Amino acid sequence: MNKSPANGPAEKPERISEAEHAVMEVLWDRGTATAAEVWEQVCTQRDWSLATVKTLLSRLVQKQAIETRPDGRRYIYSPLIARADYVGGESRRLVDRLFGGKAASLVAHLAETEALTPDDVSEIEALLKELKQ
Amino acid sequence: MNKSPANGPAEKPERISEAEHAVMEVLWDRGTATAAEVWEQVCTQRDWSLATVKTLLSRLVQKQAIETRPDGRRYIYSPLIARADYVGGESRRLVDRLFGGKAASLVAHLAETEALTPDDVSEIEALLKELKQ
DNA sequence: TCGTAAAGACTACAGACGTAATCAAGCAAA
DNA sequence: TTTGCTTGATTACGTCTGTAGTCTTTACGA
Repeated sequence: MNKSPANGPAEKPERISEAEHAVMEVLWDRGTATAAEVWEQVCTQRDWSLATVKTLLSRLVQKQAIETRPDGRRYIYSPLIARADYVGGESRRLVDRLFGGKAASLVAHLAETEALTPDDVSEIEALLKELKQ
Repeated sequence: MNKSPANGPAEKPERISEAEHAVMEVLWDRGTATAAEVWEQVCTQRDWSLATVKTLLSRLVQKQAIETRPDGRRYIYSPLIARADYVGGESRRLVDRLFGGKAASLVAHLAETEALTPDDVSEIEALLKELKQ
C-alpha cells in the first residue's frame, strides 16, 4: 500500500506564504511557465533575483501547490490548486478570524468604513439581486 | 532634533501575528487586563502556558500595539490600537492582495462560492439600502 | 572538442513566530 | 527573617519566510 498522492480528504494543504503567492499569481495567469518566465514576469512587481524565484518554486512544489513537468533539462511549472480555491480559503480564514465566521459582518465593516464606493455598492446590489433568482 | 515618539504620520505599524492577535482580542474585549487575566481568558481557546502569553504581551508592547500602566509590581495592559482599525487594515490587505483592491470583487466571490447564506444576503441588502440614504 | 551559460539542487542566513523555561526581584505569609 | 509565590525580564530554540549564493550537470555554440 503506497499512500497515493492527493488522496486523503483532509490532506491539510500547507499554507502559501505571501512571497510564494506572488509566484502563484504568475502561474495562475499563464497557466504554465518555466522558472525564467515566472521570474521575468514577477520581477516587475518585486525586485527578486532569479535564485529567489527558484527557491519559491521549489517550496511550492514541496507544498504541493504546483507541479512540474520536465521539458528537456528544465521544468515547466503549473498550478495544482485553483486560484479560486486559494482565494476562497484566504477569505474564509479572514472572515473566521475577524468576523466570527459571518461574511455579512465583513461586508458590514467594509460599508461602515466607507471601503465601498457608491459604484461598489451598486455593483454588489446587482450581484445580490441576481443571486436571489 | 530628537525624533519625538509617535510623530510621523507614517510610523508604519508593525504587523500583529496571529498568536498576538488572540491576545489582542482579549484586551479589546476587556479593555484592560493583567497578564494573568489575559492568560485565564485566552487559555480557553489556545492551550498556552502563562509564559507564552507574557512573551506575546511583551512583543505587542514593543510593536506599540498595546501599552502598560504599572500597578504595584505588575502591569495593566491595554490596547493602543482600536480593533476596528486592525480589522480594517487586515481586510484591506486581503482585498488588495487578492481582489485587486476592489472590495466588490470580494463580495462577488463570497456570493459565487455560496459563502453567503440567504440570511446574509438579506442582511447585506438591508445594510446597503441604509448606506445609500 | 571545449568551454560556457543555464537549469535545478543544495546550502545559507537573518529575522519573525510559536512556544516556552529560567532568572531575578519583591511582596506576603509563616 | 526566611521561604516561597507572583511578576516581569531575559534567554532559548525549532520552524517558517524572505532573499539569496554556490554546486553540479549538461546542452549548445564556437
